[in-house]
Amino acid sequence: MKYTLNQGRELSTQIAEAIRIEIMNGSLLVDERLPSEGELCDRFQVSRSTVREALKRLAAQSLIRTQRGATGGAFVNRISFEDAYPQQITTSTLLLSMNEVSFETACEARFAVERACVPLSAERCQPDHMATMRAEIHRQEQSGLSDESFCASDVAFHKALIEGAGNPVLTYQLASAIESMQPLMNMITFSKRDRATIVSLHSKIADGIASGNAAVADEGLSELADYTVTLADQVRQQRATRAQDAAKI
Amino acid sequence: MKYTLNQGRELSTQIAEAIRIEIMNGSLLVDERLPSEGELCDRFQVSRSTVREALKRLAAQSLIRTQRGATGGAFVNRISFEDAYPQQITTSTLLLSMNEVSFETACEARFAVERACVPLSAERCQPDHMATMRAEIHRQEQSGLSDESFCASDVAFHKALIEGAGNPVLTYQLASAIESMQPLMNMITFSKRDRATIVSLHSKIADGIASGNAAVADEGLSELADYTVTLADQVRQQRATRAQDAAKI
DNA sequence: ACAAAGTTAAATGTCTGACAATTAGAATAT
DNA sequence: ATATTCTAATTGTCAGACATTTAACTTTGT
Repeated sequence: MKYTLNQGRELSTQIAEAIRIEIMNGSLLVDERLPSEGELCDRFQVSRSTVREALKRLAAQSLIRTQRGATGGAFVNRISFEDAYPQQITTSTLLLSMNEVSFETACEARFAVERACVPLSAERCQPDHMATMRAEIHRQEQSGLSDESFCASDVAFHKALIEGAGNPVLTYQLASAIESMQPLMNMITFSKRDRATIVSLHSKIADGIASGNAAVADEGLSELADYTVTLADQVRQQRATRAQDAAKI
Repeated sequence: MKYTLNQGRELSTQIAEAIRIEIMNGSLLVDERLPSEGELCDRFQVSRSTVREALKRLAAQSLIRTQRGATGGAFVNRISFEDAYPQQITTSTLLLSMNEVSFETACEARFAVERACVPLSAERCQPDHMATMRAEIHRQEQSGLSDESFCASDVAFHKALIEGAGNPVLTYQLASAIESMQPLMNMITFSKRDRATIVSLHSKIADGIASGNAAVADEGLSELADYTVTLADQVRQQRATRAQDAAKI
């Protein structure tokens, strides 16, 4: 195989891309060893630093892993959800915090997908997930809970709900969506009344799932979606008012 | 700020992680310039190669971009969907092709989310997306179409459907799911009857969306989901039979 | 013969120093 | 004023060295 690199982009980018394609199209199989850094230098006619920068790019995407020692080298990595999660969360969080996506848009997507999980959860939900949901609801009823702990418990509740669907792809996509929204949710101050409303909706959802009644759970989740948007709206209005006041002074 | 790096993991990994955290927690803002490579060497007490490998890791995740020249450097990148798409597709494709996820699981997740899009599409779908769906249906009716072209048109149809929901997050997640399934879909040989069934379901979906009747569209999509699983099953059985035959000889 | 210890070789990880290429801005010439 | 040239800062690339890790091989002791 011969390789000709352009002059435009960085060499390490082009080399990483060439190797990525070999992995994608099956020229390099899972756990197969890539040529050593020295061999890659010869193949692409570049220095070792350049090759290494290319390999680090691939490692950052979990496409390869490296191992030191005599039989070491770079190996095609069997990418797992454990590898993919953190990256997905990083990406989602930044898409949200850098205002590429509005909270409303994220909310709509998140609850649309979560509602899609409900029928599956109602059908399959295991006792341990059900127990987690009940336990988190119980926590949320405690009065001494800080807003942040309340939010964390909220996340735990919804994670258990979607895990009940028993589909790792849905869990992977939704869990990252929910986690990436947490920083924004943490800015909400929950009144006693807010919490009561949320807890009652959580109960409604849990009851629906437990009894295999997807329609009830869906209704609860739908109401919760609306309520979340309302709360977020309040925060935004408060902030706008505060900004105006500050401008006056 | 002082930095103490452990001995366990690679230095470039730790440096990349430290900078990633600074970006995530807001210490480094969008478009802000990172210290130059030389300054990072001083700060972390490592060589330039190590700093560069760390920066390449971050660049591979679109967290930073670099610019050469007098006022150049590494800048915090405002991550966009255009940046995130390809990475998501790479990850999804490999999760699927490396058997970390079964086709059934991927299918279930994909159609669950797609069905979640239907009510939104029925409400908001714009004429251009509608036109795309109609055009792709028309293409799929042509008899001379290769299986691969038929699949490509299928992808285009569904992409238009989900874009009709007008939610970029849903588009981002679903489009990557659909594209990552394409290699497997391409292995299916569609009979004339298969195509007719699919086209009629596509029409049903399009009609439902066009008339704002989400229930009809959802029914069509649901039937399509079942049919897709059936076809995939057939392929798997054929392959199993062929493997048995090969073993006999 | 077998097991423990030491040796070796291959590979990645890190460091140093140099030069090339690019780019904005300052200095200069017209 | 405008165009050109120069300069300095910064990233991109290269070459070579040494450090570290690891598995396999070799030696040695029993």
